[in-house]
Amino acid sequence: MSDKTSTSSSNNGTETQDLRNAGLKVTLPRVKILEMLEGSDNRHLSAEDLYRMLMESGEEIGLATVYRVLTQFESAGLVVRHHFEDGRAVFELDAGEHHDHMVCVKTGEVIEFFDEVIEQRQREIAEKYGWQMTDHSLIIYGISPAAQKKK
Amino acid sequence: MSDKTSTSSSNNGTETQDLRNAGLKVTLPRVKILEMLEGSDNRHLSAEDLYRMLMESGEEIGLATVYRVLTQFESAGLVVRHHFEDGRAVFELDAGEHHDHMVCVKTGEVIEFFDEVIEQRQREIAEKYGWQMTDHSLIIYGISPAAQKKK
DNA sequence: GTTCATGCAAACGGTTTGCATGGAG
DNA sequence: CTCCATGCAAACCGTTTGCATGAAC
Repeated sequence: MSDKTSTSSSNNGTETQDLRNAGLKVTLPRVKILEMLEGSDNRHLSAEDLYRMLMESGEEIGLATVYRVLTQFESAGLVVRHHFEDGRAVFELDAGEHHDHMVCVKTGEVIEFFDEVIEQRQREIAEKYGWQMTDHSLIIYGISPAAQKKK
Repeated sequence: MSDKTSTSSSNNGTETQDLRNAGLKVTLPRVKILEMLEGSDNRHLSAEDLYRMLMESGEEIGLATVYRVLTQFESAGLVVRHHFEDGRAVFELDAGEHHDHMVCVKTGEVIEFFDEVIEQRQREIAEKYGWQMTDHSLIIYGISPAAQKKK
């Protein structure tokens, strides 16, 4: 259909554009990290996860850089940072639409959900107490179907 | 009314009993920390908060002990541990009834609320996905009325 | 007296920062 | 050529742990 050059790498420049749009200089670490975030089947990755993935794919990128880049991505709105109970932070691409999380206490598995009733209630509660809501975080902890089977 | 010896300290043994009930040996650090938790007007205290308060009241208790005692209290169900977004953990006496939190992003102020509609919805969501809910955490971040005025 | 709890300091894990080098524009 | 971004190692901060002493029972 198209005569567009198709490189062996799946990366053909969308990341580059995303970075430009975000007002960030296009550098190798930033492109690679964005690729990993977009390419991974696991939407929720920690800095160490990304670092490991980068090492494995043969990149020479320092852990400190991973943290710095993720922080920049967060400020630029490309990525959202979450703190689950285990202490470490995980990052996910900001797809724009808000959602909450359900985290498996056995496997670490994470799924997303959205419930308008809960969203609405939260707004009402903040208002009722005179608070200006800026954000919220709802995490349901439990045992996923997969983990229940394993037991 | 009673001829019970009244010591100058406000502690007249309820903590001692609470500890015994929880199956914990009655030691000075444990009693003191329980006192602080019960006596403070701020229901949500970090380990460092407690440590500082203890130092100020002239106790010789190590920070490590504060952590150890709080962890024991948590296991004993005397206390609940929460992780807010800033990384550090806060502890509050477990009054038994569940509630969620609203945290001020300016002042760190914390208030509690409970909403049955949200509770119910959460149960339904977990069930819908086949998850066995073990716990959940809902935190609304915002600007408290007090903080709004200050600005 | 025996056991468990404590204090201290050192270890820890995730994250941040200072500094000299290197790459993007 | 000028800056900003990077790598490395050291610093950081909240929390945990090993070990010898001390307190509870």
